[in-house]
Amino acid sequence: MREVRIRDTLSGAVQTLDPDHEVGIYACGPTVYSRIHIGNARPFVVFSLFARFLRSEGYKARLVVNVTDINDKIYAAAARAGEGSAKFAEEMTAAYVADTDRLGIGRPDAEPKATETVDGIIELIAQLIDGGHAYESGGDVYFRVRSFPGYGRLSNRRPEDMDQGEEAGSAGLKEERLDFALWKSTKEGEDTSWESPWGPGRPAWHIECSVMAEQELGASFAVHGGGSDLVFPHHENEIAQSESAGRPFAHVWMHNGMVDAGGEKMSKSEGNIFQLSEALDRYGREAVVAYLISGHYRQPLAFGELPMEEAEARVERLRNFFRGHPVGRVAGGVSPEQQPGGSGETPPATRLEAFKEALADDFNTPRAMAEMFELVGEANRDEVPGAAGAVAEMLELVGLGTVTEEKSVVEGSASPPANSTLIARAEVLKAERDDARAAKDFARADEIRDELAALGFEVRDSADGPRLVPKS
RNA sequence: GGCGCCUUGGCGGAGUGGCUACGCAGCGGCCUGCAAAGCCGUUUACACCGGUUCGAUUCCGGUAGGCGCCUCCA
Repeated sequence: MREVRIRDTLSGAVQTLDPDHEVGIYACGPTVYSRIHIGNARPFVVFSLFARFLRSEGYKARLVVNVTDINDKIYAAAARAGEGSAKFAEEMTAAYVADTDRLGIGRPDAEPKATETVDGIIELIAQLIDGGHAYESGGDVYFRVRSFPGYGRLSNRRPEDMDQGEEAGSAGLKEERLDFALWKSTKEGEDTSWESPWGPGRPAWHIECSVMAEQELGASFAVHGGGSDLVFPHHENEIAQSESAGRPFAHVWMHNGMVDAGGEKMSKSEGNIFQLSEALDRYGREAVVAYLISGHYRQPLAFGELPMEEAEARVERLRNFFRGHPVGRVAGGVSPEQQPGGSGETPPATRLEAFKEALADDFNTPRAMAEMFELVGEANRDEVPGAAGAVAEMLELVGLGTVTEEKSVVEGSASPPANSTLIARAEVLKAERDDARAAKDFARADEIRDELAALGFEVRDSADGPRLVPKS
């Protein structure tokens, strides 16, 4: 178990995770009013892989990614779609789960929903009112920002400089402009509503996360994550709500940078989005994951055709490496003779160590990947015992374990029978080509190569003889 | 206007007070029947101006440009 350090937004310093306690991670998930885009996928991938890394180091990690399924925009989008908002939110939640499932990096340990947390939300709001931190006004409830002295610490702002904006219908109801809603009374056209001590209504934004985090991880947990655009007001408000109620909140705040398109942040409201499902269709899951870990999580990441093609090319280089250096696989992992290291200072052990150390150092995935490619290069030059096993272990850690496997020729790889039929046909052609080459009939051999290409195969004549490889 | 971040070779993207990041692309070469894969090589890379230092891309100050948040947003 190595020391894992994370840059903390709140203190600005690098914080070391406590190895003696469970590392609870709460990462803000999507508000389900539309399909998620590549940018939304970044925190999902980053925090999933971070939790995976912690477990591999022997930490007890628990990852919670919520789904916010009560929101003004959901009402609006449902109305546009001509659907009830509850049904609409359910459909979008299912789409979100399906889209992120396709990333192939597993699910979070818990995925609480706002709609299933309303009781706890009402309880917290009541407690805040009792403590003088919140007040009811016209059926709404607002948080009294002036009552919380620590307000502004996370985003490093003074309350005077801030503005929560005028939420719809809140005109004249707030004591101060920077107060924010905890509970909103049911408005015209809203088709979901919950009973509360303040009348029928529904939770406002922010409060659900305070409650879900505590319900899943306890009153004090290790890491709170999310996109950097949530620092203010969302996370600032979460802190205010929880801590005002005497409930200690997160120790470390970990924020990922934005994915930008054409130099601008990718955002649903900007309309410059590229859906995750579309990216997966077009480039494949491995390229999408490889792309998302290609930059440090805190930095902005440029999205576009070129970065995605480069990610594809990196994956292909790795796949070629495994074509020449098969990993002996046994159930559940890498076979013993392929185990890296063991005897200390071997190149694979050193690279694997550097790879993990990079991840332990503020989850520096690009530095880690550089170590991986160093090892790949070394092993491509000369035989390096254990290299394939070490690279396989690295890939597994970043959710790219499948790169060690040959890919399917058939589109989508969802059809194993079609795939094997195709392979059988290709093998016949390959044998014909071998004969032609033996007879020095290169014209015929090249002709067959074209036929194989049409089937989706590339022929590579190596020292070990010709070999069929699915075209990239 | 306030707060914060960024500016690295053709592109993406790490990092460091003095040592090749890495990947992609192009070009040249090796290998190959031809290819592919792989390997080798590839012309002052660190926005600009000062300062600190034996030495700065790397620390400090300033200039220019870009981005994010300050309203919903991963």
